[in-house]
Amino acid sequence: MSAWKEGSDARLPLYQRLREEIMDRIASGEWPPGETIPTEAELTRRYNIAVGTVRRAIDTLVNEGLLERSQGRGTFVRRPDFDASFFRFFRQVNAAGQSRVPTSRILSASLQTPPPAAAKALELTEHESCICLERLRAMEDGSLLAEKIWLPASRFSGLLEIPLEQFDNLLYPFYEARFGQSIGSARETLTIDSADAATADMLGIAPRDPVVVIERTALGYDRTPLEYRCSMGAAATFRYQIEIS
Amino acid sequence: MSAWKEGSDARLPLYQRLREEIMDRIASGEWPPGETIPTEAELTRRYNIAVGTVRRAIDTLVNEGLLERSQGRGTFVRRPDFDASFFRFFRQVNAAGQSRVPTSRILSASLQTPPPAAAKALELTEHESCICLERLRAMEDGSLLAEKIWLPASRFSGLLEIPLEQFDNLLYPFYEARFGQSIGSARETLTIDSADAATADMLGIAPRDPVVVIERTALGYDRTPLEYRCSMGAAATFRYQIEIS
DNA sequence: CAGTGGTCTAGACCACTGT
DNA sequence: CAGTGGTCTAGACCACTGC
Repeated sequence: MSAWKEGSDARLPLYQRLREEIMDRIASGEWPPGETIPTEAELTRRYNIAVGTVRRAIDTLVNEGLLERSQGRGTFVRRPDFDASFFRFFRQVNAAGQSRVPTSRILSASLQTPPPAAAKALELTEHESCICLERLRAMEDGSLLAEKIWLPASRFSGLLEIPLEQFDNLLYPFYEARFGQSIGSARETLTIDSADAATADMLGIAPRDPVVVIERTALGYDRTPLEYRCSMGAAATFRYQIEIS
Repeated sequence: MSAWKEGSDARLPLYQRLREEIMDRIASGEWPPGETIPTEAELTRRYNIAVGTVRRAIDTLVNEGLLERSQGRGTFVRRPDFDASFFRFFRQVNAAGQSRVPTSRILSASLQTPPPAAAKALELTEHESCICLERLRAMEDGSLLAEKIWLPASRFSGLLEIPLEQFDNLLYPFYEARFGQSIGSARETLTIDSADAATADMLGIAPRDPVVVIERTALGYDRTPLEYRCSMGAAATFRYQIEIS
């Protein structure tokens, strides 16, 4: 009768087991981002548990940002938004106060042996190759962000055949549409460095000026690393805020 | 029969109204940080609502970090922990991997007319005076943090009579014990600047070296601003990490 | 109007904590 | 052991969405 998967540990509370189930379904792509998951009533029937328990499981996932409820419409698999990202804090706001997607231009795309940092982030051996993109983004206020992006070649085969002009401004929807690779979460690390000559030239600042270095590892819903990127911007235009409680 | 306060809007869901009630009690100091709030059963009786509703109200506050549950012991008013604080990301870890409280020394304490930034953060007019502390903190690795701290004089009267050596290493417990001012939350803003001569001298770096500037406004449980501080540290030893989802 | 999530109740039983 | 929070059920009614 039970629809539970194998791995489900019967000692765990029901709502946690259901939470795992839902996460597995999302990770496997069975319930893709942007779509609804089954209704509460349906889950109640399928797993033969009470509504309250189903609600509890969904509550936790909504809290974690994996799901989104909409009364009368259903419960949706959420796409992560990168509003919390450091990128937001290089002024990406125009005079009207609207946040706009920065324009970006891919400078190059090539097949490479992964450099150590990328190999580690993407969990690649030295024998597995990766794709490296170089990109320049222009913010609203004219400040620039110089990026290098590494992707595991095995999951993005065919990317090098796409002309550089056909890359979308936003890469994550592009990954999803073209390669079926959905980004579910990411980890960013921020450090301060001083610009070398090449970077300074790209960013339009003086050599040795301080730059903010953002390293990001982006993961799929199943926690597989799908992208590693390293972005640099002038430190002068940087401002970041957190709440503590 | 009802124990509801005046402001309670009867159109709101019960669990939200109870949530407000609990927040008010904490803000007023009736239920102080570190202590338990009444049991679920007691709240059930007092407000004449079902346990599930009480649990729901407490759930949201636990999620927001205001309360902390401990099975068999009770539900406690949480003190904010500053694990997310930018300060933590100057290496404050010793060889054993343990995080230690940095030593600190108060350099001066004086009564001032608040400078504009402090006046704004503390919501003071130019006619209200504030106390200014200057402090130097030493991190585990030997790097330094130069701080200026502003407090509204009205809430910290008598502070200037305390000898500088008697200030505790951690100021927030000190505020609580000596002045009954509990910090409930804080907001920090990080920017990058270059060190002027005086700051460079204090931090032991070269003038014009990049520094990380952390501005913090700390609030009471009732959201009243209680402290504004501005701290500077060498950018080279700074490293910050966030998760996005 | 049917179907969805949102609120609320009432009560059972379990698991942990302190005495 | 009594008292606390933790899990789970079963079902009522409301409010919103889309057809």
